[in-house]
Amino acid sequence: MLARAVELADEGGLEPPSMRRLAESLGVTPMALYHHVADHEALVDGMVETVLEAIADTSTEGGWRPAVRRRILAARAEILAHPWATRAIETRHAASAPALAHMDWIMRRLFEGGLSADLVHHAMHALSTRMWGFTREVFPTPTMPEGAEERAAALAGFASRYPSIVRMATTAPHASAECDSDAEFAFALDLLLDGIERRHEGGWSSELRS
Amino acid sequence: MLARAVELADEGGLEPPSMRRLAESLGVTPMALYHHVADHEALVDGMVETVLEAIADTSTEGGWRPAVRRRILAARAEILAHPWATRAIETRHAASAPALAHMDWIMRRLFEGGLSADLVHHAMHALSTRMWGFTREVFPTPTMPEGAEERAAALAGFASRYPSIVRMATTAPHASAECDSDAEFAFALDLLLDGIERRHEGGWSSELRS
DNA sequence: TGACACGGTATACAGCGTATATCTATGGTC
DNA sequence: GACCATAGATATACGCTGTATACCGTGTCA
Repeated sequence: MLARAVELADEGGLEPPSMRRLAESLGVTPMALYHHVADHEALVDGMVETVLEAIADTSTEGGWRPAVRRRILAARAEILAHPWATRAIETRHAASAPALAHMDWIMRRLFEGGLSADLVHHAMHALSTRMWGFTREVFPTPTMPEGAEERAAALAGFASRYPSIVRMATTAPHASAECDSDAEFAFALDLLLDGIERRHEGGWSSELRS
Repeated sequence: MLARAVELADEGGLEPPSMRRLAESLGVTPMALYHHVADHEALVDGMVETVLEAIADTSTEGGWRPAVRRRILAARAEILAHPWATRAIETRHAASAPALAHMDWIMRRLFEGGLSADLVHHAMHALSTRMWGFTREVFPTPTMPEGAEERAAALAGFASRYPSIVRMATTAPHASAECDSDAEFAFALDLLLDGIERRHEGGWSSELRS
């Protein structure tokens, strides 16, 4: 039943199926589902667990940093395969067993790398959503009109109000094309891992701040 | 009317009011609202804009890095004052004028600091949700039972399954107390700003990767 | 044989967003 | 002053949601 729910959602839906739709797809009355799941929230909980359990195991070779990087990219691959999953994950209220297992896996690598519990703590906070392989683009950059002259006109109006946005959009490499979200994700992830490594090597402690 | 909607939501609600509830609170029929707003989505759009417009102006003194940091913390202060705002922001489909203005403000500081358009582009991606002053804690760490012996028992079971999580929770400074989310936010923010500054000084370019 | 739990059903309720049609009061124009 | 368009409120209704409650048939076990 959870499997069917995941299938249903995967078929293009950005949201988990309603109880009625799932019931119909199972050839069953809506209320029958309540014998298997407490309520709709619990259904979504189960769907998320199903996805998180499928995160591929990754090797621990090469030290904590590449190991954590690989693991997070594996989580990303799994979660992005389900278009509804990121939103569903964001709306969970508590960590489930597979979620805790994933966090524990990462933290274990950090401890094995010799990081202090203090730094592990802050590192996990810093990674927070990114450790699941996604970062919500809160506001996607507005799409430009199709035609060449409409595009120019829109840019002109835009440019006076938001000159720096336009400057970036018109001069950064590839910025006019679709953004490579995998590359952007890796960039930010490496930024964070870099910083964590640097804090670790510098003997960082939250007592000393900075 | 937008003001009333924001008020209503602020009164403890984690979600924007329904059309019916807002109408009732205004002493008016639900359908009357549709003369002022296209639909419920547009209502939430307006509420978000109202909040974003209230982000305090901050000074540009001291170079791009402290300026950006101050600005982001100002956004954080404003947005966290409205418990419903982070979720509402995450569900918007397009950037509104005040959202674009905020992004433009930050990018302007980056350009003034001499960063390449390439790096500005990636930096904005890396900051993505953080530039609004929040980071969703996707899975809050589970709450522990109240009593001392229940707490110990829970920890014991937990420890065998998730040893590294427990290790962190029991040995990191302050980890047993409530996390200081402001400090965690600043930690991650500084990690990112650090990395961006470092890339900038090192003449980073996306062609060269790294 | 009886008890009981499990899984499915039928019905109903309260809430949601909103399409449609209708009424009313206001302000501008001839 | 008469007319009319328009803005804003209304009333009603539709289809959707989650789910409380009550009921029923089937299998297992004492």
